Amino acid sequence: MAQSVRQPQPPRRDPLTRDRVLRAAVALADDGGIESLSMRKLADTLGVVPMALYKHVANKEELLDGMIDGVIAEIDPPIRGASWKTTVRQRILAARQALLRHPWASRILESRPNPTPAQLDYLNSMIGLFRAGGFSIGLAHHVAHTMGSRLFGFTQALFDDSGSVDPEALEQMAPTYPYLVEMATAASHDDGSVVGGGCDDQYEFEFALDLLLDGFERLKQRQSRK
Amino acid sequence: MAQSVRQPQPPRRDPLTRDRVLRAAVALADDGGIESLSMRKLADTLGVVPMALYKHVANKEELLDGMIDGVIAEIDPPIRGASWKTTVRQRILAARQALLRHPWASRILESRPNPTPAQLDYLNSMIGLFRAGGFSIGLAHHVAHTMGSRLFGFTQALFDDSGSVDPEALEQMAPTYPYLVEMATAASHDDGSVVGGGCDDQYEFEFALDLLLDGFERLKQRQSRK
DNA sequence: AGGGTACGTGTACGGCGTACACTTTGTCAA
DNA sequence: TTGACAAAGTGTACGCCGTACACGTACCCT
Repeated sequence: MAQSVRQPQPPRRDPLTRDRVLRAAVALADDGGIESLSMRKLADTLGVVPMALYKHVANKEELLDGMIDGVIAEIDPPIRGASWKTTVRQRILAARQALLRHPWASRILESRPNPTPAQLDYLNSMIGLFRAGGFSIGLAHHVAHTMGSRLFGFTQALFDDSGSVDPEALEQMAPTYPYLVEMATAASHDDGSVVGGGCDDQYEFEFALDLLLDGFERLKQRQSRK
Repeated sequence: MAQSVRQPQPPRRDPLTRDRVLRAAVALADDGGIESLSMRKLADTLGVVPMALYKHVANKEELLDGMIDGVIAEIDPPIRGASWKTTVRQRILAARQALLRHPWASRILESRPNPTPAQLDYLNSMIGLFRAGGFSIGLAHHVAHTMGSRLFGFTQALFDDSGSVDPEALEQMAPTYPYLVEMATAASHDDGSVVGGGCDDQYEFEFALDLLLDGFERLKQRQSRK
């Protein structure tokens, strides 16, 4: 009798796996923001006691690394048979899409002390694209640095919230930040009628991307010429 | 008698001020990293009980904003009478120096949800430089975005630790990350003899900066021509 | 039958940010 | 001189966090 009872019992919910844990963590961070991701809440959503997680990830740091790797895995692989420029362009835009889907990801990414294999893979393949496109090692190196550097440091937030600029607030700011206000109003007028709207981030990103890619191309030509 | 005793008593250490708090916080973060900055430790170093801090800053968030503003205040003001390109170049390099002095700053900066007045000032004056240099509003806008965008997202860490690359480890990585290894070894050979050393970050940064500035200049010329 | 292994649990600890009520100190008017 | 008031610092306490460690429980293989 005891033998006939095989599966029934308490349905014994399917066991945790590292993958289930990572997925749940990403989902939790996606809605609610990264600061609402704690081991305890994560365990809750998985219907499990906090310490159970530690059978699948070493600690929270490793959890974060795993989440990042998941995001990187979402980046489409390079297309084949196109020019270096097209391929790099597509790759970068794909990476951007992945990071936009998980707004917490870039911040975590930048706070991680050492890169995971997935990150190394991505960078390696990116450099491979340039090498295959005819860039010298040295130039590929410069180019990689250029793509990784941000000149301002603190700018993004300003453009992020451009979706809703209160014209009244703008007027109040005008004496103190004339250029910012000028820019904000100009951007609003550009894209149609509504004062909200702000500027098109995707367009701006591609603008920057193309400016750099063109710069790279010029450098490459100079390189082969000499 | 009781009257004659004015200052002596317990020397009554000079009182906390918002400024002293911020300074101590920056110092604590500078050596020890940002993660070792807690309200409690900060209070300790000031010889005070944790809650005393809250008489001078509203909460930890505001403390961080205040620290950031301190860093921004360290950025040299724009030089006068030079071309837009020279001025912008100097300003950006000055900002970089300030951020390098406080390695925690860029991460905090990027995690802050809304910009402080000091940040707005900085950005406003930067855009002013472009406007004064003859850039149209629209172009200044594009340029600002370009300077604020980072194409890779996750690259910096790779170059940071380039100070000490173990050649043996490099050899081991070669099959998996051929391009990275190729680049690392090439960079090491470049700058003299030692395999350590890695690449010159300052040089790479200026390379990227100049590439962009040249790109901006070309855009500006095209703008005036049409 | 029994022992090993993988998985989940329970309890506990030290650290964190900070609310709230308090004492202490310095200032100034009466 | 006094006494009221504000500003500065204190003490206690709460709820959150990550996670060490010892323990149960379910399954597999001999």
